[in-house]
Amino acid sequence: MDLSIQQVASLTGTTSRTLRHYGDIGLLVPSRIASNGYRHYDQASLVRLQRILLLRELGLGLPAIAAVLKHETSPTEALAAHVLWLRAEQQRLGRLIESVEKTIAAQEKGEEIMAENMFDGFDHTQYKDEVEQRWGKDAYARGDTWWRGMLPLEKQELKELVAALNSDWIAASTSTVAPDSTQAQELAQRHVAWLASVPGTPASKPGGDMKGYVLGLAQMYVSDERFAANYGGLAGATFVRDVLTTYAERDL
Amino acid sequence: MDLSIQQVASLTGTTSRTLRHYGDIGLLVPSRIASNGYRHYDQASLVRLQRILLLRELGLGLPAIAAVLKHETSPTEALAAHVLWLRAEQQRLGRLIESVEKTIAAQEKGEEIMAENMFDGFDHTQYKDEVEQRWGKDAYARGDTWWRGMLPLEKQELKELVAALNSDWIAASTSTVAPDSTQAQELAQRHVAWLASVPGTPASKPGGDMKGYVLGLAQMYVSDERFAANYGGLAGATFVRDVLTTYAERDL
DNA sequence: CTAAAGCTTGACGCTGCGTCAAGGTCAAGT
DNA sequence: ACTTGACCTTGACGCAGCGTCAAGCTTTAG
Repeated sequence: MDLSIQQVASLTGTTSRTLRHYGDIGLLVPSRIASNGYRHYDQASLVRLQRILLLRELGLGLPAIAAVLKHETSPTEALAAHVLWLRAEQQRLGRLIESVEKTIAAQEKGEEIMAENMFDGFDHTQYKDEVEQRWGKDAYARGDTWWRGMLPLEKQELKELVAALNSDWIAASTSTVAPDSTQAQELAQRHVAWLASVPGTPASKPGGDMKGYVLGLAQMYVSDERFAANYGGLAGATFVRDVLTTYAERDL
Repeated sequence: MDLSIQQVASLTGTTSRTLRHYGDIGLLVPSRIASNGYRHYDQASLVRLQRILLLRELGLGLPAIAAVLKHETSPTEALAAHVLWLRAEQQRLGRLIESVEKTIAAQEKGEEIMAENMFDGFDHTQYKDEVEQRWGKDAYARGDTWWRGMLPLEKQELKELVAALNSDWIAASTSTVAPDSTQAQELAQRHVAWLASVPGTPASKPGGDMKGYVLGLAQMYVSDERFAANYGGLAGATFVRDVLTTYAERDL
């Protein structure tokens, strides 16, 4: 008829702290509070608690449970909505797992296959002439010393980053993503952020014309087959150019 | 060469608040703090931030990211561990979904099929005689008036609870769960908690012999075929009895 | 009568920032 | 020179759901 907080807790497998919490938020108030402040619960409390715990085990949040108990929501309704939530979460995790595994795989073998020439394609060795011609004589020197000065681990990290970016580009260009879609524009943002992180680009210099730089670069991806090869051929490079120019015009 | 916090934020698609947070926890400290307190970042910061964001998108926690950046963990290692985590979570959600859907289904049709006779089997109508004979003359009267006094919605809720408990019992008894296993004992706990929530049971009365009550009841599940039918036949009832007696002996 | 349980309220901690609040700083326009 | 307005700063609360001390009162068993 009249149970103490501990009795209720051990009977239902929860803790007294939880019961006090439920009391605080009004989810399950004690049926009686003695003059010494002790909480006491009766059968109705236990029945209610049973329902609370049942719903909680199914993953419902306390506010949702409260709504059900207040008859503001039917149990079926609440559970159906909850299932949608759960499914969405599960799918999100699925996509995450896919991404992570792709990243791991790209890291283990892509490191040799793509990274070297991909990154090389950008700031040194074989493109020395272009770099000097387009971005000034000292651009190559700066980029090169920067690259040489990096620790091997840092190099690897950058390669991984570029590899990830690149594979995302290819994935996007071979799917039906529009150049001005949010997804594509986010890729452009990442790409530009990466460019900005490379010393020698105009991004960070006081009056640096990052917009012109990106526009020129985007065009080069298409006209230079060596770059185009990195983005899945001419079609891919064209896609990259369109996305980048859209981004540059709108956000730079 | 020297970017403001906002420039970095918009370049990488995060917010200045995030960057300040990363500074606070030491994940990404500004390369320079001017005399006016303004934070400034350089290329190295951007490179580091790129990696942080890449790993964050894959779902890694900030401490894990910090470990990778400090070279305490290799990226591959961290990602591999993370994938395990993700898989476990995904499976947990899968089990949750299953449970919730089972509950919904049981609620929609089980409500008519099982609940009525299941709950009726316990405290009134057809078992009037037994109840009076075993637990005293007034037990039946109390239980019956209590049950009749409940609102329809409350009745339904209790039925659902009992239905869930019952299906778990059957699931456990038809699998290879040992009577003294944690899983089975938790079922017993729920069962006893439910019993205690029914008025007229000795659980809450000052000197109530809950242990004896449960032991007698457990035996009845086996000897009375009407109860046994609720738990999947004699085999199920035997399992229920064993679990309950184990629980009563140990915890009551 | 004392020690051991059991009870109370109060408050921090955890994850990763979002979101005010209150107030300096700086470049541009009047 | 003065006012906007944009951008910057350091706090500090909020969220979900309790776990986990802490300090102190009450009841019970020995």
